[in-house]
Amino acid sequence: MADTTITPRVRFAPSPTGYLHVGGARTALFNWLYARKHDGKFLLRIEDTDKARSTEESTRAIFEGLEWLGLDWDEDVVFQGANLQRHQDDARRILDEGHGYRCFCTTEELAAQRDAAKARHEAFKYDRRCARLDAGEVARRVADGMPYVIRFRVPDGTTAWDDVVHGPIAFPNADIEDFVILRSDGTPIYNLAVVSDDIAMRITLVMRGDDHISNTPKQILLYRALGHEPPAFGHVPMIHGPDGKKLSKRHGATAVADYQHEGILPGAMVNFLALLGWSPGGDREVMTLREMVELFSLDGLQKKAAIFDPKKLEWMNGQHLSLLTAAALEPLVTPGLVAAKLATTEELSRRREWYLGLIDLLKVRARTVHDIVRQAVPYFGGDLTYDPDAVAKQWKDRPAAHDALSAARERLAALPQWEAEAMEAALRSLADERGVAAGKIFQPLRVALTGMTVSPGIFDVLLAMGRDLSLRRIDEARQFISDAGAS
RNA sequence: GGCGGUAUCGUCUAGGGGACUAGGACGGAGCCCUCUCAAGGCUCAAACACGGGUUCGAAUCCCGUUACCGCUACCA
Repeated sequence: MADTTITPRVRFAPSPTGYLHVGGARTALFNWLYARKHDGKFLLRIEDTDKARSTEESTRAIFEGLEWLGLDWDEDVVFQGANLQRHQDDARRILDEGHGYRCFCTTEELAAQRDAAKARHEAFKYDRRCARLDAGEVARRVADGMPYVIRFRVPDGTTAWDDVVHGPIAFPNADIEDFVILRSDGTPIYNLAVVSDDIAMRITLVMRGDDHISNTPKQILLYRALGHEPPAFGHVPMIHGPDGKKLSKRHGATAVADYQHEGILPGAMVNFLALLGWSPGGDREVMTLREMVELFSLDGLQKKAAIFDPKKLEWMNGQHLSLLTAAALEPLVTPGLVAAKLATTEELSRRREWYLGLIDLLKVRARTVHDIVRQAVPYFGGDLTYDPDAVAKQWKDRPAAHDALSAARERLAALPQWEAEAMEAALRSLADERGVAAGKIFQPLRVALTGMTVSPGIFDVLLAMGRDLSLRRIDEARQFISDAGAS
């Protein structure tokens, strides 16, 4: 069956030399969105030609990062290193067809020339001396076993393309040096490997970071030399740190896994990243991956680098947190609870209804999954640590606090039903009788129950905690206050 | 240095010649709600880098300047 429409094929091609960086993740995301939006293919290629720096662990981290973000890829993963033969064949073809030549200059000679040019404040460009060697001399040197690289012979003219994000970009070929395509050890240089693989993978649009703009004319030249029409190119802006420089380790967390461990939701991460360099237009901000696919368009891509703002990420996470149901959050919260030894998975599933209710109660004031775990501590039976500031503020007058707690406990314990309306009536009338604001009762009680000055509404806390634990917490608090007074 | 790219509130952005008194969001300040904190609602402060054109009219188009970023390897 003949298919007359061209299926868009894009790829994400990281080198496995670290972890999945947020910048890489965003590039992957844009490619993925484009592929999903246009019923195309999103391919993954691991650029492991630099064997010294590539690791398997890093490859795994890339897979895991993409999976966590929800970015699935089509077809088998391509490992660039597996295509060595084709890369060499392509280099050979370029050489044979006169688009390249052997260069016998050593790294040291080149470095010396570069330094000299720099000392003269001149731009260094390879002077093509080996391109001028006659055939006999080349043959002699090859026969002598002299090592050589293959350089691409850059033709005269101008190399230009219509970038899908920047519009027309042109480079005078005179500014492009005869770059190396094959090392003296026979392995390919990045630009050759990329072009060879992109041709083989039938990539229709190369969407990558801005930092590749100056590689693009070289790659276009290579496509032509290899007898292929170049694909479309789109260069998305970089992500910068707060200092306006390329985001790097010194800016703090840059691996997507770091954010995963900080309790950031994948949906929030992906949403936040998408908005760094892309906008659906208008005021739309909080979106699911699905919605982004719907809304995605190359037109919405920004040209300007964006600064990574962790504050907004947190806010975004809070938005996604409140979007998710307790049931959806459960698998994310449970490991944290278990790790904190607050409960076992079994216990949680036994009290699932209560547990889900607790998540609903806490998620609204949480910005990360970890916040939920932290806030959940008092609701399980373990020991409570009282926040020193809370103690200082709400139990400052120890006798008064002790007394308020005792009175509150008495009223609460006397309740026939452990039910919000009755608790509120009981505690408010206690405050009335004492001629104090309700807060004078609620606040010390909040510290007794949760150890903190902030929590959900006090009756929600009492309810979630249950009668036994609530009363126990009050007793523990009274004991703590007495002990503090005695010492 | 050379080449390339970019320029709207502190940050992410909307805007595509008249709808701009430049909109939204984060962050900030304040108010409301209220038992605390969030959430939510409301209000405020906050930007078209600069200079020239083009045009009746420019944040929007053109040129220059400046600033910033990237590349400038037998790294990717």
